[in-house]
Amino acid sequence: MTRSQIEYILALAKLESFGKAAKACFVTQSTLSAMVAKVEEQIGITLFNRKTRPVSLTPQGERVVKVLKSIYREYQVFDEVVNEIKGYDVGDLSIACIPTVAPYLYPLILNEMSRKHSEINFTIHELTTENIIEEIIAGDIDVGIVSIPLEHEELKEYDLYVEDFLLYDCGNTSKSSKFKVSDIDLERLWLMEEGHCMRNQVGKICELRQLKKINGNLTYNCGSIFTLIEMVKMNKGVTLLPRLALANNTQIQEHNIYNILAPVPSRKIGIVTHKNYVKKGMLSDLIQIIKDAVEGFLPKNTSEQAIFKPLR
Amino acid sequence: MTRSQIEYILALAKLESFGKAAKACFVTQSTLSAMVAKVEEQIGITLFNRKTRPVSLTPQGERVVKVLKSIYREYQVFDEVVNEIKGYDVGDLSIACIPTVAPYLYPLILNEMSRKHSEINFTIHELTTENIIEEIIAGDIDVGIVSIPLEHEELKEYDLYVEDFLLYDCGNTSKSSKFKVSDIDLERLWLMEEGHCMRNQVGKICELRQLKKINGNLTYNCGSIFTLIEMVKMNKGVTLLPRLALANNTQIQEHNIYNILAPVPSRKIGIVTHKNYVKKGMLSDLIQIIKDAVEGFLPKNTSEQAIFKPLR
DNA sequence: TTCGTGTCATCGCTTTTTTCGATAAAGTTA
DNA sequence: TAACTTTATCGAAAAAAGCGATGACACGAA
Repeated sequence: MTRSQIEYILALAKLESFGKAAKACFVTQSTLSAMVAKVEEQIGITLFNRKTRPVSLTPQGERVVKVLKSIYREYQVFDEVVNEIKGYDVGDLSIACIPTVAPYLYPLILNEMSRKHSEINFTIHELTTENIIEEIIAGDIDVGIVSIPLEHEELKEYDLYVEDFLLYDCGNTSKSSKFKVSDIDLERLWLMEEGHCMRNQVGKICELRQLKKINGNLTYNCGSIFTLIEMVKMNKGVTLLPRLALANNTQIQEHNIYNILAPVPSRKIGIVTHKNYVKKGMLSDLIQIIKDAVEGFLPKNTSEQAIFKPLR
Repeated sequence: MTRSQIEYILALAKLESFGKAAKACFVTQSTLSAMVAKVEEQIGITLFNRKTRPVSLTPQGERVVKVLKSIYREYQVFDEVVNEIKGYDVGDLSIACIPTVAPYLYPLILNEMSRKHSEINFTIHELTTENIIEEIIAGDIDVGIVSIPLEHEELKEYDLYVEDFLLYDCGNTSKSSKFKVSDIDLERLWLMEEGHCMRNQVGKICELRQLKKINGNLTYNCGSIFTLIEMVKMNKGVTLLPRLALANNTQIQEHNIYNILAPVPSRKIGIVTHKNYVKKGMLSDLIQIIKDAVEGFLPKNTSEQAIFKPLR
């Protein structure tokens, strides 16, 4: 059982096609077919069902592939360690971030990351929490930036910062500048569309009182936070915006931003990786860069305020 | 980097000799030498210092070997899973147990284990906690039965049972049959010799009052619990014996055994394995067999009494 | 049914890798 | 220095991995 054989099997399990897997592994289809067959023969277990279209894993194959993934991961660790010993700072790093954080966080950190690690190929994604979890487990993404805690079995979480929400009300008629969560007019509340954790966060904050209304005919689901802001602006609506959305942002009319009185709603943003992840050096560096980058934009001491767990 | 190359390097790191490592891997010395050299060349890191006698790991080698051990472990998991899928119940299982538990526990479980898993080769050891930890980390022993908690970074613990201590006093002159720990006559107290965790357990129980006395000229260190019992008997001494020592034991004169009033001193016995250990099926089976075996011998509800952490 | 098409398996051959035995080189001990 | 032990190297042989071409098979369209 060689490392390449493991890679062939994992590629086949993922791509569900001998041809595609072969291409991905830079060998011919015949080689990959022969190698997979050879492993199956050696261990005496049929891993793939070739009669289905596309090719599928047998139940036994599922179990074996799971273990092979672990071996593969350890090999990756090995590569990392070798590179680290040799003082290299090379390889790939793919980062995914939820859409309500990405547009405000990425600009703050990407330049510094790419400058500090000029030999690393960074790949940036903007995905929902759900997709980030999937991709991390599949091994396609190294680190995710999401609202924590997720408390997922296969993942490991690292704190980044606590971000408070501000009230963005473009139809405020009262002269008061002090608002409580309970003052929010649910009739004019706008939310991100389903699948975005901020929908759940904001939904939860305003919840409890009358959750049904949120899905009522007055709410429109926005696919991006920019759209959300625009919709609120145009319709004299109201929503909660995370603090970082305010930084360096010309889209938002500042006079429509209101602080919320305690308990200030907030969310905790953190990094998640696979529990066996090991680009430790890179990870701790990334964490530090993010912490430094957001420091000036966030109020102090928000850490112990109400924190909402995303539902998805 | 093949699996065998990893095995060669690990063998060499362990045996510190190309010849011995080659023998252990069932290849010639030239093959092993060439393969190790080849890996070193491929990764561009010198792993071994050949000028020292015996051969030693370079600092970089230490780091690499650590990772290779992880890969090797995962390969072992792979083997396990393959065997499990194929319904085999084969392989080896080496169990180590502390000396104050071994003579009473092993007889209760070994027959059943070997009967249930007739194709497994069991190896039994009697070692101190310290040695068990070392051997588990080295990978030479699969499971250890010790007094827990150890809270060791590399190990994982599983509860087995809580065992209370009884007073064994061969020179009791008072007519009372009710004793408290504080009644123990330190002048006549006998302990296991250094290195046995029961020395620390019993020492701790009687401690605090006058720890110095324990190492005074009236205490003699016994290397086995049988010797300890004999010495106490012969010298009208006193000691604490774990409950299981009483079961099926003709050595102890029962009229010299006294219950101790609450708080009843006790120790928690558990299984420890390497944190990445995976003969899961075998392990859970072993745990169940042990729990069943000792159940009749132990009093109920001792679980939440004073538990003493072994110092070594 | 039959034909085409896409997909995987198989065959013979080449290249690469692993292993061996023998021997050279290096290091250690007496 | 000689004798001995240990590791490195060499050429040959055996094993394994890879390739291209072709065969086998399933599936849908004619």
